[in-house]
Amino acid sequence: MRSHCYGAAMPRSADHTARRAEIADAVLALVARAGTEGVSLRSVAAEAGVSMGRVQHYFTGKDELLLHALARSHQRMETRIETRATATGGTDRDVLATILDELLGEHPETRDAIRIHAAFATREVDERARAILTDGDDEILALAVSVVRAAGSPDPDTDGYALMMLTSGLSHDVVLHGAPLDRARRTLRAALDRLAPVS
Amino acid sequence: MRSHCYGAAMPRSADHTARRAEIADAVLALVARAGTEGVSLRSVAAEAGVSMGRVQHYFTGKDELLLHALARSHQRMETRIETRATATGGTDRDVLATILDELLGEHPETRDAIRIHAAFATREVDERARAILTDGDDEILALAVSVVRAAGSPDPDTDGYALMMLTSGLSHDVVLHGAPLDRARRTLRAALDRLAPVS
DNA sequence: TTCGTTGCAATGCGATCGCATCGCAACACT
DNA sequence: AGTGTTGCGATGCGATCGCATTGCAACGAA
Repeated sequence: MRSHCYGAAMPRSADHTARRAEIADAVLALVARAGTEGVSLRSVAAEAGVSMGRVQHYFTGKDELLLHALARSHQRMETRIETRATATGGTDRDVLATILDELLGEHPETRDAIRIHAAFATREVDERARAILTDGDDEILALAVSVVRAAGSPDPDTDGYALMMLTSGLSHDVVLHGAPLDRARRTLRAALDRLAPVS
Repeated sequence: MRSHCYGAAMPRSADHTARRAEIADAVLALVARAGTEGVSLRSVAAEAGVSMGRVQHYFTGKDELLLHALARSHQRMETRIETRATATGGTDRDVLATILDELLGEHPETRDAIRIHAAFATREVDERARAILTDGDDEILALAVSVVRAAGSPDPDTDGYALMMLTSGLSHDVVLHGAPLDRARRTLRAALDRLAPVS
């Protein structure tokens, strides 16, 4: 290639990715606060402190806006989990314990992510949204299964799945019903100790 | 009392409760299909096959409409659980097993109820809605705790709570993510066998 | 400088929203 | 029969929705 543009004029450019991120964050703030119903092009623009024209410029429509925001939320949560998991290190069991604990919703951003997750889950079935929502679950499930298997579980698939589902139920209770976090954490720890006792 | 109305004319009367029920059912059908976002006075009227004026006549506003529908859904679910539980009878453990199994969402109406439940849970915090959503949970929790205590659990509160939360997580996975019901049922049964083995 | 493209604010449009209002038929009373 | 109340269909209003259109300032290439 001679150049990245052939004889065309290249006018001023903004950081496309950063702008989209700012707007998406505004969407997430709104969704975390009052579900997806409170999201409109205008409310998003107001929340982000920008004009509605800008929102329209960076997203083709409301659907893409919501989908991008969901993907962003999910990705950030995965990153946060990954970071905490690798930071603490330790055995697979320790890593699993860290991940599940993170999923309980202690961190405010995780709480928001869970709320956002739940809000999207109750919407009309969208293939792409579904894919985003369940992305990464397989890896955690596989880890849980391998941990309980290593701990000598007679039915690792079932027990690993149970750990995940228990965590899911607990996080919903904490985030959506305001259940006490310490009880959830105690409950999760007890289950983990039972299904995969420290050797 | 001479009469139930003093000198006032009593015009034609409709079955107030039944009409409200019909309309509320239309709301529930809509919510189960596409979340609370698809609910409008007009869409409800269309779903119920009645005029919008009628909807307005029986409900003072959208909020009351949604709240009544939620209460109705919740109450029907409680009734269904109660019925199945008393029908099967047996020990407390059997009753608990029946209740939790019912909560997994095999019955279509239960699936809808779970979807409706989830849809409302992600909305703005409303004191009354919150109260309706969590109504009855205490009884089931108390039952679960008593069952695991009778089974000799060292920490009945935690274990009973864990059973409920596991059930909650499983039902969400089944209803909202389309997870296989039989796996969920197997998982729940395994947990129950572990925490409260058949004597 | 000129020109062409992009970034984005502003505005308008048709649809839909929740809700208020009005009007009238149906019926229970006197 | 007359009368008043209720059930409820019909219609209109202002607000808000997603989206399309327009206009222009800013800036890079020629």
